[in-house]
Amino acid sequence: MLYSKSSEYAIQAMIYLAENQSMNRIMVNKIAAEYDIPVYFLAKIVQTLSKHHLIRSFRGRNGGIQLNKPAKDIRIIDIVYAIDGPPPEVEMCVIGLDECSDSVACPLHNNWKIIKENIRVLLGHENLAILAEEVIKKKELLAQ
Amino acid sequence: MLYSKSSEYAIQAMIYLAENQSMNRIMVNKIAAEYDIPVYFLAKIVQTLSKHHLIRSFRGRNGGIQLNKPAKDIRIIDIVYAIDGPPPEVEMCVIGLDECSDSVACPLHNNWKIIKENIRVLLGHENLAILAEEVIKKKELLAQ
DNA sequence: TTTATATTAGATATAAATATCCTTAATGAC
DNA sequence: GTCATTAAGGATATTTATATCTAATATAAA
Repeated sequence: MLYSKSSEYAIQAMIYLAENQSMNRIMVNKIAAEYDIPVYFLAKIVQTLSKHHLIRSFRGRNGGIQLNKPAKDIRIIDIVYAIDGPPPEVEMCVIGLDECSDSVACPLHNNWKIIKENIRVLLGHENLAILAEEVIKKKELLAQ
Repeated sequence: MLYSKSSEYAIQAMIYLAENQSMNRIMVNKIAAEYDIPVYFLAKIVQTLSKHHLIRSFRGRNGGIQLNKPAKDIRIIDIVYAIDGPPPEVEMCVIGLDECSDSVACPLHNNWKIIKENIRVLLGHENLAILAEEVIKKKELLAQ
């Protein structure tokens, strides 16, 4: 809904990295097993994340991946744009009409614009440090 | 983003019907040409709309389709649910975690819940009568 | 230097959404 | 009744996203 399944996998992997920053390299294998993501598929996604400099990867024995910058400097939206690509320059009309713009708006245009802005803020506001922390808290709560 | 391409086509067709209620039957062909929708594809979509009693269809000469109830009683959300199916009983976690619920929420859960509610309201609030009216106004504005 | 182990990269497979084709059935006009 | 016309329905094609497989490359440890 908000993003593709690939992006969802990417977010999961990135949160996992943020959660486990104490170990400096983590194997793609491990993450895939942890979240039940198809390994080879995650491997591809990880390559893309690496190309976008969101993570660094190391081959060979003791290899693995790690965040390429502090968790607090990585936002969900960065991950989504890296995987799904950035949003189109010219937003499509929600009901598919030609010539829909701010000045000549379709009936849903302005409402939808607000919602899109909300989504953008939501995804742009949360950073991996906060997310990881909250996920850890949540897991502790469930473990009780 | 909000709904599938099929749903978008369906919405376009339904708005067209609402705009042109004076003529009582309209050919699928005509709508497809108007909105540049693949004819055969729209034909399938129209069948689904018919099964969900949103429109009525008539075969043979002078055949075509028409709204099955007053435009003001048809909401965008009705169309989307008819085509894409209703939303899942149990909402998936946005970041794909297990055991994400209102009581044990993931970091994005509550924010996303609000946005989803906004979308639901947006799509549930607007009815075809209002939409058609506004589209007509918009077209007049563009025609000047 | 050899070996085991990770990621990388390219090719291929599967599934789902979108699109097309063709035949059948219904219906009004003649 | 015949014919033209319009939607219905079944089969197939294409595209995109998701998933899998295999070989190559890099690297640390033995």
